[in-house]
Amino acid sequence: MELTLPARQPFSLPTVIHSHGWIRLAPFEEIQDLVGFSYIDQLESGKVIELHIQEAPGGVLVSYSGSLNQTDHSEIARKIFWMLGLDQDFSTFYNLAQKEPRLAQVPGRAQGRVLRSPTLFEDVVKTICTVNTAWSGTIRMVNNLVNLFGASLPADESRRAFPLPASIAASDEATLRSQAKLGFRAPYVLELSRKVAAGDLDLEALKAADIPTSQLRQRLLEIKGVGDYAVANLLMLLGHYDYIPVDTWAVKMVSNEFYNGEPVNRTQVEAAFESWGEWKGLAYWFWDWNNA
DNA sequence: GGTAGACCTGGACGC
DNA sequence: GCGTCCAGGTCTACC
Repeated sequence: MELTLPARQPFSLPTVIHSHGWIRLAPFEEIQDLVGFSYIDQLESGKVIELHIQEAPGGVLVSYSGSLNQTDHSEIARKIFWMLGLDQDFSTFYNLAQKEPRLAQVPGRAQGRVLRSPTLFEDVVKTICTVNTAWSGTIRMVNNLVNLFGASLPADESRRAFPLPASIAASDEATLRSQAKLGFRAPYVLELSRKVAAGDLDLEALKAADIPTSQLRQRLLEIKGVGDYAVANLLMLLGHYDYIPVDTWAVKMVSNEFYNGEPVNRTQVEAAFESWGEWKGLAYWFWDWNNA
């Protein structure tokens, strides 16, 4: 089956795919020949399917197989729309970016969208797995979670969807430490999964929450394991760009770019992009650091 | 409010 | 092969 979804222009699927490292985390898989990607998803009906997404005139083409009903098709469309931010409007940011040489490439490359997982739960878990570890560690942790707790694709049982909150919630801290190799993140992911599974935390409602960024930030900071860096990363994924995800890389790059290599702190990193206001996070994210 | 130390793992390095 | 050191954010206790 195929589904064509329109995207607000300008749009570039490769640009979204390479907007950050998410494409390298299971169950995403980049497909070079297709100039697109695949994603294994467990639908609300419980069915596990593989989605293939490639660019099409005016938007994207989504291909998949399986015995699906209209509810399933609608769910797939809704998820892809969210994952790729197909309706996001960056025209205001583009107008500002054109006046800054280090961001002049942004409109032409259709930069702005950041690849998302279908659920905020998945993005929060993955973000926690980026904390205090090398990228190779993040890939390993997410792979372990998918392989241990994800539902299998019927056609290929070695390939799995990202686990549902209930699946992780049914586990225990020792398993998450020893088998998923989450280390000190194990209690954070377990507590999050149990709260979401029990209905005590409705993460998905935050996607559409019409509240100020500061309030949204406060809600996300209540999640154990989510600190200043993680919350800024999650806000970016949610389409709020008022904060910069300051990690060691950001400190290094901003120090070299704006402070002559002098040591800088988080406040100084934020200050370097203060003039970008609500677009601060995007200005930092797509800044052409190599154009020195 | 600010700071120090613990948390955990893998990789780099020296022996 | 083994041991040591270091990088990577967040939490907690303490001042």
